[in-house]
Amino acid sequence: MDAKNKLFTTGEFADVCGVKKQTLFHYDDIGLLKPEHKNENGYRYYSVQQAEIFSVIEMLKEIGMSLAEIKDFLHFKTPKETIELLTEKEEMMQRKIVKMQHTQQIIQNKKKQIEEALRLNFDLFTIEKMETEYYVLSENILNCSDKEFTKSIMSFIKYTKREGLDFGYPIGGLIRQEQVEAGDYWNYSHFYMRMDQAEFGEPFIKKAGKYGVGYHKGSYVTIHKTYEKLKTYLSKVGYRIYGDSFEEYVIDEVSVSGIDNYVTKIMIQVEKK
Amino acid sequence: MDAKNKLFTTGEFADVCGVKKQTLFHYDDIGLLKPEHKNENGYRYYSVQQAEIFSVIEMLKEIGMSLAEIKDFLHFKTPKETIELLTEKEEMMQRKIVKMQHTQQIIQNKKKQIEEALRLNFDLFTIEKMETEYYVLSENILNCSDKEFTKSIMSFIKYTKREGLDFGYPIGGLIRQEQVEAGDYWNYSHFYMRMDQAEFGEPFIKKAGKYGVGYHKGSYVTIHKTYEKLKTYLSKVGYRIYGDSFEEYVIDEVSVSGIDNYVTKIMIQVEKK
DNA sequence: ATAAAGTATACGGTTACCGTATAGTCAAGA
DNA sequence: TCTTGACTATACGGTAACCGTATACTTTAT
Repeated sequence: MDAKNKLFTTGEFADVCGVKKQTLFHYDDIGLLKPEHKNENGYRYYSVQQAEIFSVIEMLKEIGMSLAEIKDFLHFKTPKETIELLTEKEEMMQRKIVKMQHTQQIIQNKKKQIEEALRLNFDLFTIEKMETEYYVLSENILNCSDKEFTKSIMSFIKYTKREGLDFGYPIGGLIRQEQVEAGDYWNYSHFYMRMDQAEFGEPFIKKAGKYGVGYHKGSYVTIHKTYEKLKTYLSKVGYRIYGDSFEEYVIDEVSVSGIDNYVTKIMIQVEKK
Repeated sequence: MDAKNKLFTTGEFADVCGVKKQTLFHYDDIGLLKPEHKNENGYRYYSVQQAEIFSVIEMLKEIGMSLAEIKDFLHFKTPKETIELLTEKEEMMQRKIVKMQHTQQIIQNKKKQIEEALRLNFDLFTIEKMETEYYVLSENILNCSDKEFTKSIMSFIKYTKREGLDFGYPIGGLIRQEQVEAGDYWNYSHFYMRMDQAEFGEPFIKKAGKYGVGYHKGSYVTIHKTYEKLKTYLSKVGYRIYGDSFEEYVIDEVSVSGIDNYVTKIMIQVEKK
């Protein structure tokens, strides 16, 4: 298909390719795609085949190559090299697709969280039946120093990102039953992050069962008050603490602005007295 | 999880987020992500929650929002708006994923084409049994003028792109049996593009059967010689033309450079005399 | 022949950063 | 307490892949 050597003007070619003329000027300037012919007045004329070359350029761009790389590739290629490059890029795209699907998952989880938060009454304490949940845990940080604390949370965040374990759930804090009972509410034993399935190694399991649930509004420094109120509530309705406490933000900077609007959800496993 | 209001320095925070400090400076400059605290010497300190905000920013970036848009979004949001935006972006990502999968398909086809070209002997004429293939056809361009020709090929290319029918196959040219028999080798009746399945509307079907296959090397202006040789070959082996001619580039600018290396494949359906 | 439509060059601007230079600051050990 | 090395800040310039606009020239259609 040479098609009578029919040539397109810059405007026509830009239209066919779905880009601005500027883009073609640019590609000409950098030597990526020079028109098949240039007349004595500098007018550019492109061939049908060049439209196919343009598609290839677009494709290579889409898979993340710079124009310079594409230029090199189009100039110094053997069929073998071409196949190698295409194979490599095909794999790259697969990884990119998987990453995007992961991001979709995260978006869905964020949406669920926000929707849940909208339905809640933050002023109520309740006893709730909860399903089993799976968590990734950080290293032990009980009684650790500020410096260790910082190091731990850093490596925990990096770890979850590296291993693709971040599904858009907030970082949670686990407080041991002993600490809660002793009123030592700022002494976390682990950070945790929820996973969608038990798809990873040996997840920590938050057991199904009854949980006392309360919400703390505003800054963290006054959380002890909410804990005390929750304890009072639990005795009143005839329950006692029967496990560790799980804390996580349900509303944070992502959904609202200002620390006074933060809401921390507290969940403690309980049993009937 | 307020985590004792523990704060990260710029370097630590950059490490956690997996970016350069420069990026954080930039985000501070444009007001996208200001550190939770700045001391009297201008030192920046970031909180754990801001790491989560950073993830959200990264995500929104990945789905194609500019930093300015992200900033607006993070500042003027209600939960409802957030959900709407996330829903919209989720759909956008889905479309992007589909497009990337389409591109993967194209890459695979290009690879197949190149591999096939490597196996071929371009100097041989052959009779080959071919399977049914499905094509999209352009409008009729028999006996059309240069201007009409240009218009047709433009709208055909745009059409295939718009409808997602471009699977990385070259544009082909269909020449009617009458033209071939009359030696009118430059008078195409249609452009065509191969499709992988008969997945679209009413595809044109290239029938399964025996085809005389030849390759023309170099510029199109001498293709009549190859046609004549092919005709001679056909009579010699006892076949006669029994259908239209299909022409397409098997090697073009994408795989090699220089018009002299172009190879056009000619396929004409034949029958035993 | 003339006007409308198209084309070319040039220059500046944009986004989301990266690099480097220079200068100030912090934190740990001697 | 002082010093040293690691870290931090600002500033300025540069990059890629274009987009917009101004000005001047060509082509083509009537």
